[in-house]
Amino acid sequence: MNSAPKVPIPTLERLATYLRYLIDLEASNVDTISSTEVERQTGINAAQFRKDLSYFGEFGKPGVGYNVVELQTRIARILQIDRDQSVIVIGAGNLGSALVGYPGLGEHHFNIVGVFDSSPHKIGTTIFDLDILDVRTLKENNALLRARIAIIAVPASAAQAVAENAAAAGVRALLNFAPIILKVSDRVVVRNVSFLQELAVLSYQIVADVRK
Amino acid sequence: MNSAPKVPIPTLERLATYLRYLIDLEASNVDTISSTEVERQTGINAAQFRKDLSYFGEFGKPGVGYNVVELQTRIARILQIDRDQSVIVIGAGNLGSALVGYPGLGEHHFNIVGVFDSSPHKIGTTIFDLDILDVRTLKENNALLRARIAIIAVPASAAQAVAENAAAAGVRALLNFAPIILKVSDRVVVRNVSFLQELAVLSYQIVADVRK
DNA sequence: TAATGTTTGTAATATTTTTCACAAAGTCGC
DNA sequence: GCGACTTTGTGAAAAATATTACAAACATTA
Repeated sequence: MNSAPKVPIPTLERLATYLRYLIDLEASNVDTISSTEVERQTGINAAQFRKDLSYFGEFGKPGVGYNVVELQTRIARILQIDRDQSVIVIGAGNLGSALVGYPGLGEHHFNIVGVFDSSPHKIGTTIFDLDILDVRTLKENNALLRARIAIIAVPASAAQAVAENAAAAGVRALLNFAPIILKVSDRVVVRNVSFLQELAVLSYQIVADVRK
Repeated sequence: MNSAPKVPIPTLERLATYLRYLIDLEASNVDTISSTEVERQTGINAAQFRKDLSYFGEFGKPGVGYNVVELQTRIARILQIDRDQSVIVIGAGNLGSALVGYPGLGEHHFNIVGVFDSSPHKIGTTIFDLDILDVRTLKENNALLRARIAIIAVPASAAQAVAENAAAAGVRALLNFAPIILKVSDRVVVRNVSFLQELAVLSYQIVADVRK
């Protein structure tokens, strides 16, 4: 019943990459780009680029290429980051705080509207102009904040409970930094970021080597 | 010319997940686990689990399952995280600092041995007991530190140069947090972590929905 | 406007990754 | 020790993803 013909996750990931790249191109006053040139500059296969876009319609002009600004606008719309999105951060430790202060988020319309923690020492204090709220009041607060995306930056031991509370508070998407597999309802989407996992893969690759 | 029969990256990523999970199991005094039970608890397909392991040999006992401690030990060895690894962090901003203080790293034998920055205000100060060193001295310092893994937590505009310096300083693996595609020699492996990309994918998925 | 060159969008093919399915190995109760 | 279970390891099949290859669209030059 969905009109979109199911887009591969890797395609979505690359779209975000294209968007960043197009923003750079615009800043360099490039107004047209071909898929071949994209490949040359990013290493992403030209046909891959074209196919990724083809899931969403036609964007280029044969013999010419793609208009940088137009493509940028359209990709932003596809990813819904042409408009402001409210995001809450749960966990105001080192990592949570760093994310609240990460300037890239706001630039891409991800507005952090609330920060939550469980520690009495932190609740009531401020980081980057945001009051740290009691995580136990997540539901009440999010009834007002209406964030649909939550970033989970709490210890692994607390993450599952936090995820459930977030879901109950109307959150539809979780970016999880806790090293644990979250079990959530089908209505909630999750993406995990694990530094340890990344380092472990690198650690293996250094030794295994023989790339490409 | 490599003895290992080329292991898929997704397999390596999951190995790190298994390892974390096995550590939890050990803490819960579970000493044997079957692939079916792994699937039940993690959602990762049982055959996937078995096949992932099969790239590295035989680990289980038919009719019984896998010994938790033994499997843990062997996965740690495969990923080279049964021994200490020196890691340097380049960029001592919010994110870099948070990573230096991230307790999980040390627990998994990733020892941060050096932190670098370019800002005169930061150089010479300390975070989490580590002196912040001048990034211009990366090569000299890493001749002593001998880190083969570097975490890049600098702005996008500085990342490419930092990556090249790191490579010249003997670094073999980069965990890149800057939103840019790094161009590096074949001898260096790179993994990228992009919060914006993750959020953008979630942002799309909330709307596109119709999961699974 | 005709000939030449470029680039797109996509069907077909190739490759990679996941899942299925089952023989072989081991356990357990009696 | 034998029959009934359980579980592994892995070929084979399926599904997902990436790449190739090319007709059609458009530009450019003369």
